[in-house]
Amino acid sequence: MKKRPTIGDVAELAGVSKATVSRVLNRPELVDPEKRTRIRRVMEELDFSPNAIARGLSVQKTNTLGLVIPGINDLFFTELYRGIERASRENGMKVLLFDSQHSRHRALEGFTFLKQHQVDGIIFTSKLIDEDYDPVLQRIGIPVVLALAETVAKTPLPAFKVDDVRAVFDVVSYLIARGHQRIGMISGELENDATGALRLQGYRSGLAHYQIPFREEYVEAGNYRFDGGYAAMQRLLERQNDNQLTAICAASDEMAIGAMRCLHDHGLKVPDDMSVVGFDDLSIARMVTPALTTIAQPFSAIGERVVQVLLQMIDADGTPPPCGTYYLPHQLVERESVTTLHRE
Amino acid sequence: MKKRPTIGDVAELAGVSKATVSRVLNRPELVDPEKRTRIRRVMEELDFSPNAIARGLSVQKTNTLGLVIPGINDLFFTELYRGIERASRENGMKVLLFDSQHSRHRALEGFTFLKQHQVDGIIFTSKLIDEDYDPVLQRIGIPVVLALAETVAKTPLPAFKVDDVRAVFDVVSYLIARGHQRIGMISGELENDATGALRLQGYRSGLAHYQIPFREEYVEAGNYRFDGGYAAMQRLLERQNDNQLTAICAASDEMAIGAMRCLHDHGLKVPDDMSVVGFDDLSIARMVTPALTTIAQPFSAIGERVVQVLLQMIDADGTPPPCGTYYLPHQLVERESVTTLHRE
DNA sequence: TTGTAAGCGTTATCAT
DNA sequence: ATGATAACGCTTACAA
Repeated sequence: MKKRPTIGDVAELAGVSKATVSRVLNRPELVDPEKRTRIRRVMEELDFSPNAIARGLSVQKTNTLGLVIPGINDLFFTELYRGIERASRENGMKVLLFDSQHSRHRALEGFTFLKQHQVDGIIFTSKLIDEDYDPVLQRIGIPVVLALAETVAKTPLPAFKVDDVRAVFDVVSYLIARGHQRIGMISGELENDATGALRLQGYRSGLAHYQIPFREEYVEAGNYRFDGGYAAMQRLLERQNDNQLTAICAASDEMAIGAMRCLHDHGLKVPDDMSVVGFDDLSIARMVTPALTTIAQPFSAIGERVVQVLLQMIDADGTPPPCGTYYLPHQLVERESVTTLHRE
Repeated sequence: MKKRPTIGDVAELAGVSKATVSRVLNRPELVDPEKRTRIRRVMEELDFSPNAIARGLSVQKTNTLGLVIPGINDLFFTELYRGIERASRENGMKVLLFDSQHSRHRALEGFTFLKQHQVDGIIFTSKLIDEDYDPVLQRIGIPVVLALAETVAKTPLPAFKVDDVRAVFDVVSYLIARGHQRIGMISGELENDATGALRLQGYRSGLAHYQIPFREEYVEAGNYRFDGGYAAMQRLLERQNDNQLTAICAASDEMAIGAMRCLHDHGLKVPDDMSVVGFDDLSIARMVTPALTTIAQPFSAIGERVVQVLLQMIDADGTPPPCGTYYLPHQLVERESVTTLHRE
């Protein structure tokens, strides 16, 4: 495997200087048309392609955004990625992915990794961003923005997400409007999960708003995955006696679907015997039967906003970053998993 | 935002040369223990982290693998990615992602992109790899291996995948063993889809093996997605008269699930009125009800093999690459979407 | 064990 | 419009 041609080889063969070759790459209009085409022909001939690494070193800019995600297998991630990827591409940016595998430690490593790779900005997604991240966040020296998360750490950061509290509040309202009173919740995990806490809070405030007492035995936690939802539903069911639940809201689509499966295995029909609503509106929400009524997160929009702002931060000299949490509108999408109850 | 410290800054502050600092980074054992810790302390203090770009330029190696995929939203991709990411990490490699968005043109761009970024090797996934790719493949000068695909182009390449023909053959056998005779197929697209063609061929050869005549009206094509499966099933159903199908095999899980939904909408029960089997064994296969019987592809294993071989090719001087198609074992996983028919 | 200096492939500054 | 030449931050002979 022979060495790859460099700008120098092209220059030599074309009988010009490296500078000129570099110019046809970056500012073609500055070079004599005739010479320009000649040089281009030589490039073709040599199958030359510029070394992005070397360029990065020279210009001190990689045109790359780093993305730290909790896990590539979380279905919602691919939805988010689309928006990010598109917006990045439209702005001439690449994106470098780092999967933290739901580990705080790995996430920290991710920052180091991305920093070493000189990314111009970082998009960070995580269930909980707390003081543990402050040291890195302070020292990183690279703009960071949060997607689908907000920070409880000291370091202020721009964050783009849905209003989780409000979203679940809306779900509860919706359910109540359809005659439900005994509404359960399958929440996120109880610890290290800011998002989960918010959604649970939305549930409580929804109930409170309609003067329905909160009952501990109506909520169970899960890990956002199918099995977690299944298990949580199982526990909920086992605890039932005369006071049957008529509806469940889950903190994720996957858990909602797990819950539906659990109900099915107990001979219960959704939505006739139990209504279920999810959270996310992943592609699978419409694939299951009954199709899942759920809260849609504007993943694409979030992705786009996030890179927009990051780009601004990157070439903002001095102007302070727009820290704070920005809520993008969620939407309840009605499908088939909720029934309206007749007053008895 | 102040400039980031370099190896030079560390050297100066520690009162040593850049070379020594570099050594503690790469060959710590070569430097005096005392000096070593002193230098490390300075690094801490300065919050120094080495510039991977510069290093890459210098050593002419980026320790990065490029991955070209058809679409990030294809669920099977995340499964494949896991294997690749893990194997890469274990071997000290990073992976750079490029989404071709199902476009041949974009895929070609991807090669250029990855080449410019000096990746050490490329993993390529695509439904069809034909002569159009030959020019780039020939000139690229970087080891390339195929995952979940094989080539019909001139350029020989190592490829790792399941034996698609055999896999669908096995499905048909399985169905026949359960008393099915009128078996339909929802295949991949008819053009630009080598994988789809193979699976269809598996269907035909399965039928042939059991002396069941192939009937054109029993097969419909789809785009591998839910909607495609739904539409294909719809067409199949509309064409039915007295000769009812009793089973369907689909070229993907998503299409199988789409088909199931279509059947449901027509008041048909799976598996009682119609058996359905998928292909892939994505996580959603077990989330739907009835859970989908399907062919499991060993995504992780494929991912691992692929990087293994790529790594070998990367530091093989002279030894020719192990071109050819390697089949990894698939497996039929039985769930709930197939019934066994009683002889009438 | 350590330092000097050349080199990696670009871009950028400054002449010309 | 073009060419020298010095960065960019790191590694690596080679010398000491």
